[in-house]
Amino acid sequence: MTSPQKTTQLPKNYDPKAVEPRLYEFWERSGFFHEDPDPARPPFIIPMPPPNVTGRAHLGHGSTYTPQDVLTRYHRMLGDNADWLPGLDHAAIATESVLVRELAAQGISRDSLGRDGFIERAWEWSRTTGGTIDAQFRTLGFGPDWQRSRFTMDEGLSSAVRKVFVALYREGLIYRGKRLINWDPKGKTTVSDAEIDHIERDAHLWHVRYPSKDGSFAIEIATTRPETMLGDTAVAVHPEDERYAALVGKHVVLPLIGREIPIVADAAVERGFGTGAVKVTPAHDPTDYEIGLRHKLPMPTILDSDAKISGAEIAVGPYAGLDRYDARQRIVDDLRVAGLLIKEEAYRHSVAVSERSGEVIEPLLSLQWFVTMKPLAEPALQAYRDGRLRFVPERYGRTYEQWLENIRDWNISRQLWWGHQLPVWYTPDGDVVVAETEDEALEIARTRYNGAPLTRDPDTLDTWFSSGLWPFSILGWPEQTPELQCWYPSQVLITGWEIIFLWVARMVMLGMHFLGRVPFPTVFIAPLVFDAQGRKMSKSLGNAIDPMDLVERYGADAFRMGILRQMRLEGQEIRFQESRCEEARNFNNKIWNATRYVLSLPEGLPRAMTLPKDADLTVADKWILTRLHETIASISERFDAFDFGNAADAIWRFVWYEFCDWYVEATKVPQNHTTRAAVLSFVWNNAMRLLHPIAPFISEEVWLALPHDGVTIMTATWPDRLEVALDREAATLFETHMAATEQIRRLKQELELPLGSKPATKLPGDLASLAQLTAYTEAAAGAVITVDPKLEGGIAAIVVEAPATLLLERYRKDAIRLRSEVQRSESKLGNGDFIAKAAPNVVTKEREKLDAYRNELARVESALAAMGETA
RNA sequence: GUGCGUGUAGCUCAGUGGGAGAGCACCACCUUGACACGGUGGGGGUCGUAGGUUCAAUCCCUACCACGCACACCA
Repeated sequence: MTSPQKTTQLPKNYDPKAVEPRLYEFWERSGFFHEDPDPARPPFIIPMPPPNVTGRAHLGHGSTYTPQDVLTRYHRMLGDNADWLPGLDHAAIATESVLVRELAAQGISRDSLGRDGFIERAWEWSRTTGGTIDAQFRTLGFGPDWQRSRFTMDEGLSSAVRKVFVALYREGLIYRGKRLINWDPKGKTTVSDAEIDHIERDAHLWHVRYPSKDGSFAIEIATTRPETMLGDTAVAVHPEDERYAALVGKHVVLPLIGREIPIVADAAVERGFGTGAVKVTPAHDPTDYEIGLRHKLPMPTILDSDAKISGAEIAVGPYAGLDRYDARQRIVDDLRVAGLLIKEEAYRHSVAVSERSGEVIEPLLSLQWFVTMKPLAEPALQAYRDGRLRFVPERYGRTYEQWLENIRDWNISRQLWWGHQLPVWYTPDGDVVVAETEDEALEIARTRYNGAPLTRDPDTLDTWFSSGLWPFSILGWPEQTPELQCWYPSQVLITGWEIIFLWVARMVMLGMHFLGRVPFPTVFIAPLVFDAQGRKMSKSLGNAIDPMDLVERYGADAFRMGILRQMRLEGQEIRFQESRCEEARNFNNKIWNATRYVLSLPEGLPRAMTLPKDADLTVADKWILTRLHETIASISERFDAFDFGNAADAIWRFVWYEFCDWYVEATKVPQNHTTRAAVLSFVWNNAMRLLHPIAPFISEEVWLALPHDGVTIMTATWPDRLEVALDREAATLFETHMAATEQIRRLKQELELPLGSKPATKLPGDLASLAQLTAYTEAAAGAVITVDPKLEGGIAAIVVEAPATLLLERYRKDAIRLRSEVQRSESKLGNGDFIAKAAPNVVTKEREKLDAYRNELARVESALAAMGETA
């Protein structure tokens, strides 16, 4: 143990850089983060949302991962079988697009490398950059069980992916079909509905005339996408629209192309919008696709994978090969020349954009793989409705419910190379073979298709397919491992609301389908982090803050504390203020210096952490112990309720405003010397344990320097409030004295009384002796202060004897304030309805308040009268 | 369009059916046995607007305004 002599030499300022890396290394080397399944203890498992393998820490990790670390540390101290299971996600699209860009910078194209070469590069890249975020997490003090870290592309998880795919296929829940999908022309791949943003953009609405062949009539349509008219196969109007009723069933000629198309009636058309008539391009618009299905219309595709006009399926005139936007301009021009463009108006509407690439999504009819979602969604909905799955805050549950109720089939095939290749093979005749391994596929081909040669489907699976298995695949499923038996389901999942659909809902559906139980009973949705103006942090805006910079400036503890104190239970966002980290650094410095004080007591600290007998404790001792008791209860409750902001505030208040500002000061007066060493070290040791989940480093450093049991605070027991005596009566007495002291100090400064440190000699009974126990017994020279401790709520009446001129103004102000309070209170108590209808204790309290005000007013008025003032 | 959230001190945000709060910023004072990354005190708000319920509303209800978010097939 560190001796007081040595610790007095501690530097005045706490330096996290000298502490944090050393302690983290100690913890990891000692295996404190590691845990094995133990059925004898309650499990507390959090599956970490796997960050992208090539990702870097950002502030969002602060709000979503710090709580996971906090809860894991808290539950470990509670003695639970606590483990935080980390890992990395291969992040198919994100990784592949970044790698393609990097390669391009070196003059290498994806295709020139070939599939195997590209994948080899991707692996190499993952291995070299994949450690970055893990190292950053260590810097932040995050302590997951690194030995159990998994990667979505590692062999175990990949085989789980294949198993799930094959199982769902054989159950008929995975199918291949030609459907309208979302095509990202930049990323050259499909994306799922959940990966699309709708963004408002300025555009145009063009009115175009579609004439009949014989010129006897024409119909005018409105469109934002004239280029898709090349693929029109109908014009639709509302069935009850009288303007067009006579035209339904007739044909018009597609301008510029000359193809005849029918006019159909469909309820999807809004009569009030545009002209009430709409062109129908089934292969390139979701609504039109539905109309096309209902009317059995042809569905020619006119755009290729580059979003260029293609005449492969139908004649597209001179526009073949043009980019979609060039074609739009050309067609508008040509329509104008042909006299068929009636009107062009400015129009603002929302456009579907790929979340990842920002490219405008092109709806395309394409042969892809899908998961039938309805049968999977039903149990996931049921689990939410009957309470087996709950969200904190609750409102996110309704979001989840709404999405599952309207769920559509999930397009899972991607035209990427980096990912899990579909376990699907085709025979030359187009027969489909689905198998977990190539050997199995060949075996099927041999027995069922006469040994036909097989070609593997080149597509890979949506990243979220493998992450959807995360809560059980990381535990070794499908093997019945001890981990799976003890740790599934886990206890809580913590993430941001932006991936409730992409990830959370899918984990619930797949977990329930394959293991029969929800993967976690509780989902805590942490707030997202924005800048102080509420804008999203981004590189392009230049407002992004790198958490590593904050750690560099303030330390990891300060970063964690700074961000947690900005979290509110119902909040959906944090407007991040760096000043909060600075405050937290100051807080740590406060802790450091309080520790220097404790360690430098001349009498030294007791070797063991024991308290003096109750009878020997002073009022100040009883007060701080009572507050410790209450703070333990408060922090525990708040951690249990995911209320990290208030938990952090509670320890903050206790440490700074109660322990440092009042108790430490109280220990400086001689009357407190006999018990102070024991109480200071006991309370400070407990405070460090309460702080540890939030600020792991400084709490460990201080705890190790104090009397303690064990080798690390990480496995110390969570403070038990029942071991700390609660004496509310003594505490309230001390708090009354605190309030009185504050009033005395206020008077001293307001009245500009000369400073004096003479003890107040005329304090009545209890308070006189109590005042001896604090360092704040300062009475101003020449002033006599009396305090009435009997008043409710710590309100103390104070009479100061001082030069009359100084007092006069003060008393006048007091009299004004008190008269208004008395008046307010009297009118309230004079109201018969108030007496009759208000709760009795409220009335009693009001009477007591009135008495107190009257007494104080009487005192002030008699003082004024004595000075010759009349009321 | 539908749903959700938010509007309280200059800033960021707590909070409560019965006397408006914190931190930062600001002002003044203070080196007092740990801490100036400190201590003490102070100024500052018609609790978005308008109604309603209630003995009593910043808090509950309704409408409106402003901002944010999610969902949605108005081309």
